[in-house]
Amino acid sequence: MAASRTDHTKSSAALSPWETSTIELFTRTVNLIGLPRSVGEIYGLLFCASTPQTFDMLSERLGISRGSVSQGLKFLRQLGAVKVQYVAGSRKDQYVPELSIKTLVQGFIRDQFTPHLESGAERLDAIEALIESESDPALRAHATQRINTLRTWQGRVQKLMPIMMAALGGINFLNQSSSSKSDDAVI
Amino acid sequence: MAASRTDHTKSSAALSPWETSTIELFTRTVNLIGLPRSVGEIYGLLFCASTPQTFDMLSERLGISRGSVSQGLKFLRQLGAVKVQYVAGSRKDQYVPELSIKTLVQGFIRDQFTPHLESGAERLDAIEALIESESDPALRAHATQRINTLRTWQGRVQKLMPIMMAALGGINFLNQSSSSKSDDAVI
DNA sequence: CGCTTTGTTCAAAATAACTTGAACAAATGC
DNA sequence: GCATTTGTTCAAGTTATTTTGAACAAAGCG
Repeated sequence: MAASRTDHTKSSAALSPWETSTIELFTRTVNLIGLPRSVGEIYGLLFCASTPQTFDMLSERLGISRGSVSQGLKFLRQLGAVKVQYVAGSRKDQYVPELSIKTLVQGFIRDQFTPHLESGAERLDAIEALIESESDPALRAHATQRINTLRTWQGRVQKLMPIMMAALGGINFLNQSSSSKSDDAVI
Repeated sequence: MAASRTDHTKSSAALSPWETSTIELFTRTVNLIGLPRSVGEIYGLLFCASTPQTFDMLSERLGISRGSVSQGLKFLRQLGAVKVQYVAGSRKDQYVPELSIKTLVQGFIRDQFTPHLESGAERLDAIEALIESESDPALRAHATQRINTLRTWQGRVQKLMPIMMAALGGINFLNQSSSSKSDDAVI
């Protein structure tokens, strides 16, 4: 027996066309920043939904395994990209998306970049120590210069972070009005 | 016959410890931004080297195939991360690294992000068209609101780019002196 | 020209990343 | 407590990406 087009057979409301397209936009975007497709699908569906969604809905409507939903939600919660709504009547958790791009980017940078920046600083120290054992003075000088370049880069990137946050936070460096029509994204 | 420690058997000068560590730092970094290991190795070796390197040197010193070197260099040239030096006496091309982080980031954004931002704008238009065919007015209003949120995000990210470039370019928003000791990175 | 050197392309092999699903834990209701 | 519902973990399977190397083009040299 073939499933009907809008498949009501399991209370797993099918995705409407705009939802499908929007979710695809999200899967492309998260792929671009090195995240798995399933994370984009989950966030995308929550982003589209007009009501909080449960674990089951995500798995069924997206057609992905419970394992993927669990891991994807764990990641997104950690990032601060989805929030859990504890609902009185229900035992199931309900999930809603974070809509502030500032919060999203901040979480991403905090979890995915900052740790690498920090370990990078340690690695630079370790490399500097290795340079000491270079016998040729000219090569040693060159190596030191290169490590200094890396330190400069590191400093620049670190200074970049607060600037990005400020810019995303809606501070208008270039004083043009921001959002046009009705949109529900908070800063 | 075992190769001697510093392997002079093929003019493929072995990597010194600091070079090995620095190259590893680069492979980790490029991996973080979704680029293949070989690209990090190639750029890393050029970054460390005190003289321009040839195609062969890259393949031999890194121990990777000529195919990988060709593809990696193609990518890095495209980005503007390595430059070719046409040398008088030699038929071989010689490669040197771009040391300005501003140029590096700019090339990366230009090639890897901007195209997606642009196609994203088109996709939003297509989604907006799909929303028209939603029959329920309440759902249609909700969907429109969400697409407006996406447009706001898109605008914010687009405004971010020039700000990042300015910040990387050494403009001191927070007026602290930038590089400490001798380093050869130009803006 | 023909030969050699230099670099590119691309299909197949190797590797890395993601997803699945079954076994497991945690918590609620009866 | 016991059964049921809800969610997590992780080894194995699947898919996607990267690397390899052999065949191919391009260009300088004699």
